[in-house]
Amino acid sequence: MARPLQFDRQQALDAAMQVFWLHGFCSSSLQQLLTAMEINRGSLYAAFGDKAGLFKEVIDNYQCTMQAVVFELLNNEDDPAQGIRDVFEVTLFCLPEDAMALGCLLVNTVNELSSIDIELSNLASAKLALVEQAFINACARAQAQNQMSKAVSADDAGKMLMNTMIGLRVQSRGGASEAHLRQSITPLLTMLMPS
Amino acid sequence: MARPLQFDRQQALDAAMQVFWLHGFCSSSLQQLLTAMEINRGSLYAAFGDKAGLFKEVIDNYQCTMQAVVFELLNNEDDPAQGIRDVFEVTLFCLPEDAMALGCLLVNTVNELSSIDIELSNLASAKLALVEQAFINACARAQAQNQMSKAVSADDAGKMLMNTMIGLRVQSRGGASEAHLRQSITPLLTMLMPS
DNA sequence: CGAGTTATTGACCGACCGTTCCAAAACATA
DNA sequence: TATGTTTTGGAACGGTCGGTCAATAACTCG
Repeated sequence: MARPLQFDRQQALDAAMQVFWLHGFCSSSLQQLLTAMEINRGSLYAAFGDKAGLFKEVIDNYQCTMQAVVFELLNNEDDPAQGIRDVFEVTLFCLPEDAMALGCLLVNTVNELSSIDIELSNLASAKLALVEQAFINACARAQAQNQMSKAVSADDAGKMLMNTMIGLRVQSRGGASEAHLRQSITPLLTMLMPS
Repeated sequence: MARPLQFDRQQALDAAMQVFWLHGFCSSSLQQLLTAMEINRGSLYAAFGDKAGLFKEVIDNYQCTMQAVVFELLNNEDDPAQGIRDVFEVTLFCLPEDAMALGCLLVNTVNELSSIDIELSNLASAKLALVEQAFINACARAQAQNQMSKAVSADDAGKMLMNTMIGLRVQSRGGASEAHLRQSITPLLTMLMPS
């Protein structure tokens, strides 16, 4: 018994994500967001509270769309080592694509906001921690199936892979070529999991 | 035959560096910079042109002070493998220190400005490339002295170490503990250079 | 001491920031 | 069709942004 929303919430979130992903939180102005989302000020504040509120939903949305792919690959039960390789391979393969050269939204957020907005920064950190845990679990399974050297604990190996992935995404945002990035990671994967 | 500068340029640059390091370029306001540098607007614009000009000098200053340590360690001729280990060790050791938990100013800059100010971003990228080359050179020397596995080319090994270092600095800015970071890198170093 | 030159100081500028607010519009229900 | 409720659209808010400018102060040199 009231006027219904005139815009698609998911579509608006996707548009906002693109803007935040490109410019970061602070450097994305409301004007840019409103233009991209094709709504106006009143609607945004009614629907999302404020700029930070919108950003939180964007982060959640990022997890549901982008990160979900990573989790699925890393949870490969039959061939955990291949799952790990796939995550890196997909990242490199998708590099020429539109948004992939923008780095990881979560990594970018931690970097930008760790000294500015602890709440938002921690929100992103928490999501990243889930990825690290997924890496560790995948390593444990790979070791159990004798696919991965046991010279290193699964915990260490997982953290090492996570650290490598972070470096990868940062360098991709910096404009590094696929070939360059491949050099940065292939040796590690082959040392850890001789195929 | 004119009024001399009333402030120490180097001291002012150091102060500005702290501000930029903490908040990033965009989120460092002129007011914050002026307060930290203990000068006023006119003096800043007379001495550095504008905010971007100041930032460029800060980047140069960063290279001369912070990066110089890295270069010196990596150029260890007698024991190149130890030089590589030292770079990581020093980074971890200095973590509790004031500024080290802020990540690497150059990495932060590339991340923040790659989609906002290409000139400043490229400036930082260029300086980072020098570090990567220093890593590669150190790897070549380590291999020549049979300190490092030759299963991986010096080029690949150097890029891998650089990627790992970038991840390390990003995670340190995100608040990761020294123990956590040590887990992320020690395995790689021991695999590459069994001591 | 006086003239010339440069640094300092702080008021001031227009533009843009995120946010608020309210009248008008669009729907569901009665 | 009339009423109640929520969204929409956009004007307006105070604050802050980076940058400019002219008057003043501090110095050197003749």
